[in-house]
Amino acid sequence: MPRAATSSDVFNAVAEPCRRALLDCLAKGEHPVGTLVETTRLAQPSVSKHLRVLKEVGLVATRRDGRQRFYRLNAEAIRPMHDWVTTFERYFDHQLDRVKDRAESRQREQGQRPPSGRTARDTSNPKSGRTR
Amino acid sequence: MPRAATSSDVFNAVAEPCRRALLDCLAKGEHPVGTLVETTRLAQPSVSKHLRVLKEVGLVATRRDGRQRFYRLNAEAIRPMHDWVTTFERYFDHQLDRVKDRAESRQREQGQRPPSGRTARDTSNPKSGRTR
DNA sequence: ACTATATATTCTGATATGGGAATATATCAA
DNA sequence: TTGATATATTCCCATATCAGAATATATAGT
Repeated sequence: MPRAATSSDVFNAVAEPCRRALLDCLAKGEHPVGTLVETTRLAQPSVSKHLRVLKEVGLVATRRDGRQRFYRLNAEAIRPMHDWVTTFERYFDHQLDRVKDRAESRQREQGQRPPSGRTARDTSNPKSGRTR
Repeated sequence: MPRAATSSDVFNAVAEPCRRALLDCLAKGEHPVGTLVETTRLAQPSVSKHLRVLKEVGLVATRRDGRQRFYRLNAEAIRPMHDWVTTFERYFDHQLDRVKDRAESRQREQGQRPPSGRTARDTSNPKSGRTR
């Protein structure tokens, strides 16, 4: 028995790069298929097929308008994967601080970057580099 | 061209439930293959093969001791996936607070769970891994 | 050297996958 | 209706994937 069907498991659905690309596009907002075809530069049938998979696992939802079909992200469906992945955060280097920072800065709703005075702090110590 | 080889892409390597199970085991510490076979109840060759994939994508590392081979998690390799997934956090319901909480509580380094006051919230994922 | 243990590799077969091409469906416009 | 546009579906094929069985390799103990 091969791995869980790509069309029933979020991990699998997302394992395909094209589908991640599609989700990335949709993260920016709702889009009709045509737009997605353009931005991803994939063949239209390909896009439709990938979107179908994404829809089957609940990662996207659709709305119809005339002959266009708008797709939008349903982020909730990513949560199982998110939960699993974050389980490992504790093993990342210095990840704790960064996770917190990320959350906070986002909560600050796009804060203004502090003046030039920016000494060390933690903007990646020149040494570590590791920030990626 | 099918999706990126399972043995070269973290997303793919992790798309397989058995491999997630193995990673879950290894998150608890280093283990020889035998132990993993027991806990996962998978056939030994299967385990070896899955471990190989995990090793190829850098998710695990090994150490040899006598005839045993110990595997350990290399969480850093999950980071690409982690980064991608967390990109979507902003679209989760009320996720912002929870992300921050998670980070903070962890920073408290396994603190004592706060008093009963703790409503709902972290009930998050009794199910997390184990999609298997 | 011989045997047992721990793990890895190879082979096979059933099944899934994704791309491309062709075609189908739905909707709008004239 | 007819035609054009937007999207979905079907078919075929090359390839990848996984499980299972058999076998290989390495190491330890005697």
